[in-house]
Amino acid sequence: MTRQRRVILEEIRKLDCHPTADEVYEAVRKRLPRISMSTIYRDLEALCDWGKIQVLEVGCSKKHFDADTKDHYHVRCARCGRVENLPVQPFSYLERAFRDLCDYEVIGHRLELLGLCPACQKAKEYREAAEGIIDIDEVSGEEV
Amino acid sequence: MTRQRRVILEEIRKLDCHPTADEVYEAVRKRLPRISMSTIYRDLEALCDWGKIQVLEVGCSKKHFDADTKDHYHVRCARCGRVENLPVQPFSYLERAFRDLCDYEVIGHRLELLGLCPACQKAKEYREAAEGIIDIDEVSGEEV
DNA sequence: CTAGATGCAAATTCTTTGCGGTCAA
DNA sequence: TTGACCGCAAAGAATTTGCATCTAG
Repeated sequence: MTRQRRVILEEIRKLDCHPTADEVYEAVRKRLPRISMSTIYRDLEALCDWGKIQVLEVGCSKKHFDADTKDHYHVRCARCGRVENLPVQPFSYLERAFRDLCDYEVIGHRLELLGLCPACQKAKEYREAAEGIIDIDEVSGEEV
Repeated sequence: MTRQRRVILEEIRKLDCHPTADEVYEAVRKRLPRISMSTIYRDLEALCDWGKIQVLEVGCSKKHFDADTKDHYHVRCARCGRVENLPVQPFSYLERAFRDLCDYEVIGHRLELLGLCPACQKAKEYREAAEGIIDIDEVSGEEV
């Protein structure tokens, strides 16, 4: 456990928002200004191997990292990409239910809710209100 | 609907295995040898926009494409990455269940089973048998 | 002292974009 | 005829790798 790995782990725990590799980089860089992106990636992988963190492959673009290694579900905001935990135990019956419905040997499952976080709900309400009086193209700058 | 789009759609339907962009490319190239990767990507996007196909963001690396646009679940092989359909209607109660458990406005969910496809189950059995007589490193050339 | 970790730069992989030429309505 | 589409090449974004150097044990 080197200095950079310790700092990386601490920052992921502190951020608690399921950061991506570059969000970790930005946070760690404040404490270790000379750290490089490759160290971030290599250490994130090492921390995964040691079971200190886990990777979330939400959506398909960037990987998110989670200091909570217990099995749990997530909600993802469809607009800003924010990821948060859902406070329930995973439903193991889902795996049992599918065991007889396919010829795969089922070894796990992943459930992800998709939604709008509170901030983006507000933004949406604002946009809908604005569309009533302004031309839509004027305000629909953001993508979903 | 141009020639290349028609061929792309036909090949995705024919493949029926949730191909990735480059698998589509390889298949289409047999019929349209001069087609380019950018056309593949652009036409895949257009076909999505028109609701002719849908994208699956399984795991986190490549996108897979599916000619079946009805909402449905998938199993993914943890070893070879193969993706197949699961023959059930999505469980809408999952979204209702989580509505009160988080402050997100829930707009959808994604459930993905993880397992070993029949071919990889066989490979695994073979490997386990082999490990009894050969040094593990000799046979564990494949990655999960 | 030495194996393993780091920083830097360059390479990979997947996907997107700019642009001049082409095709179908 | 003309706007949408195509192929090619180059650009981007995320991640990985090669290598010389450094550092913790």
